[in-house]
Amino acid sequence: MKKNINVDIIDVAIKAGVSPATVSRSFNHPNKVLKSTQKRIEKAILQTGYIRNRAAQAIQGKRSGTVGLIVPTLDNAIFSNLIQAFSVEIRKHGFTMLVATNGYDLDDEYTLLRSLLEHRVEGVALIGHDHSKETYNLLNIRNVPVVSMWNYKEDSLISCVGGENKEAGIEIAKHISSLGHTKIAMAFPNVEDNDRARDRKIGVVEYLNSQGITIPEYWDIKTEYSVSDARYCAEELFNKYPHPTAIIAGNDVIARGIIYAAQSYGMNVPKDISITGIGDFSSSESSFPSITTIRMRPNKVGKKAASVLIDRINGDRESEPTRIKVSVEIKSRESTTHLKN
Amino acid sequence: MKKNINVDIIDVAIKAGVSPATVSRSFNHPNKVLKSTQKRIEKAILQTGYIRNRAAQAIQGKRSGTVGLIVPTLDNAIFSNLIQAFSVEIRKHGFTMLVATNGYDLDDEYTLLRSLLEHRVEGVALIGHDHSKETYNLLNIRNVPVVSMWNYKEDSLISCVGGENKEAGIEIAKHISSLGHTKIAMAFPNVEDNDRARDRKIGVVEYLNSQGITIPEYWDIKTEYSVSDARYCAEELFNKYPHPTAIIAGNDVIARGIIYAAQSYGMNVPKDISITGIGDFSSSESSFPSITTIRMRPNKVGKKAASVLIDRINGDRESEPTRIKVSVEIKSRESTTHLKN
DNA sequence: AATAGTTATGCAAACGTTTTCATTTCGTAT
DNA sequence: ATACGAAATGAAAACGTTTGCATAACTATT
Repeated sequence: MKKNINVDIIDVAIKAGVSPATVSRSFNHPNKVLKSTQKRIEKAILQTGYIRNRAAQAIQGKRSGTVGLIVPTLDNAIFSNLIQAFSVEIRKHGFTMLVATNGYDLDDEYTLLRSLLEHRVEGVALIGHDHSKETYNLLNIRNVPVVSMWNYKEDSLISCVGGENKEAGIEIAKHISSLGHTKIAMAFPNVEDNDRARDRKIGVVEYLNSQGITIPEYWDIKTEYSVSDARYCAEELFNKYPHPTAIIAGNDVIARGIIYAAQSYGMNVPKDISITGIGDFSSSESSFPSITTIRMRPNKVGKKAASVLIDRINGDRESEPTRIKVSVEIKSRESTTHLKN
Repeated sequence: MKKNINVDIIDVAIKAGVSPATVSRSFNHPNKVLKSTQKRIEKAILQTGYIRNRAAQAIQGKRSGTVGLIVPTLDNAIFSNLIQAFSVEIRKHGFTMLVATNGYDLDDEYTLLRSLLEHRVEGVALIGHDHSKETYNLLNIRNVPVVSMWNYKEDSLISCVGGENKEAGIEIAKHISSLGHTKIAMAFPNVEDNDRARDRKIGVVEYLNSQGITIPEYWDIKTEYSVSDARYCAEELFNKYPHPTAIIAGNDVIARGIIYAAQSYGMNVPKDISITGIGDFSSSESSFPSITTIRMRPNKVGKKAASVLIDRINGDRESEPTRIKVSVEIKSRESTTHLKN
């Protein structure tokens, strides 16, 4: 009796003694069908093992019940909280999530977007604001409900929800500066294709400059986004150049790498050197020493972004982009302390 | 000119001066249509901005071009490498991935599976072997191509790809034992609903027993899956009970928490105490001290699982489950050393 | 009891493809 | 030149729903 694969709405209708239209209505407009009829239909569904066919529903041009998510990579702690929160919220509204990863390749992102649209997703979520012209164009032409997650941008082309990375940079610089540090190094990943890192770095530099602090070239570390490379790069600095009293890292992963470098170099963090991250991963709080960082509230961002997207799907798609700024907050922990004199 | 939303295959056909059937064939059986005709069709697609409708394709009952993935949670480093590898591989074969998270709730998993089937996914990937009766039943009745990722099980009901967790437990116990340790503690998460942790623990205990080593109750730590709780639990142990010379943790996250506890307690790892993990997260290698652990090869598992699933989708679904054991390997690093006498 | 207004249901025409079968076109061997 | 098989294309019938319109069954009003 393996052959219930092909039961359709008609079989259910017959079993329940109603027309297919009524069965359909009992799914999509339950209030339009008599309670007693619904009961009979439900019973028939159970008996036949019917599973409705969303493809046949989607073909009507209305609802597909899916939204798409394009993300650079999944195996990155930065995005996982965000995605999880987004996923949970989107599901509460009955959507299923189509996920695609583009490995930071913007051309690939465009291809993926097309692929998602082939599946007639009702909306799309992206990360950040660096997208290709073709991507923006396609979104615009087809008038796709869309939201960009992660960072706020006041003049974004599409709706967005996120913290302001420049603000994050300013806040962390303010913190370090207020602790009396002036000999400050930075460690950031490549900022070319990465507007998040870029804005953070700008915030740090601008604030420090406003305080009369400049960062020499040899204290401006460029590192990969990985604990190991950050560790390596920091060791290079410790070996070759004068030591700063504080290092501002572009994110918590890099900060952790630098802390390991300092520790294996025999320094005490924070007594000998203060080190900060940005982003607040779950592990940053309980590590030793715990990392002073900026919380970007990924859960809040993911959840809010889901709401914005769903509003766009259900409501007016023509209006101005919705832009929601989620405030950042400093988390002062063990990895920083006052400059000793 | 925002209205190319409704261009369909017929519009393209007209533009290209062929029948819709030919356009369809140029997508699905390109070898059955003349090169020159294909060119004209491609041109027409570009001109009209056509994006094919997979829902309409899926309704034929053949291909939907999607596979489903149900995972306990996305914001967990354990799964992210695996999922990423799976995602990349699945995409190479032209599939898009529908992802759903069940938060370790097996009833919810069943609901999600139904939802994925509504979308007519061609196959499904799950994590581990703990699934509800209803889930297994539904998979069986509808004859859904399915693969379980993460851990190998020789008598699994469905195809699976993964390492053997018991073997992992044995290997790590062997390593610690070979270093001369006999005063050994364990720290595992709750093993009730978690077959991975359960098997690892069994492996550890059995091997140690075979060496004449038993672990007293107060050295059998039960901890949450989090750095912070592991740290807390380890500190409890250090405070209240005699100190072991080695601690075997159920995974790298817990190991890290214990290392922090030892460090903040003033102990040197590994001189005063050896600590091991299982699972090898990317951060375990570059942390300080780096963690001795067992590699479960998530990338290999994810990739292999994708292949197995695709084979099942394309091939015979009736045959015995495919079961692939991915070997585990010990990664001896800084967090363990010989027992000093 | 007759009428108007509601509400629940059924009928049948979409929705945008794919695919079988039939037809046309082409190349090649006679 | 003719006939034959192969290759390319077209016509039309599915695929499983949803929904506008029509109808039937109630309720409430007089």
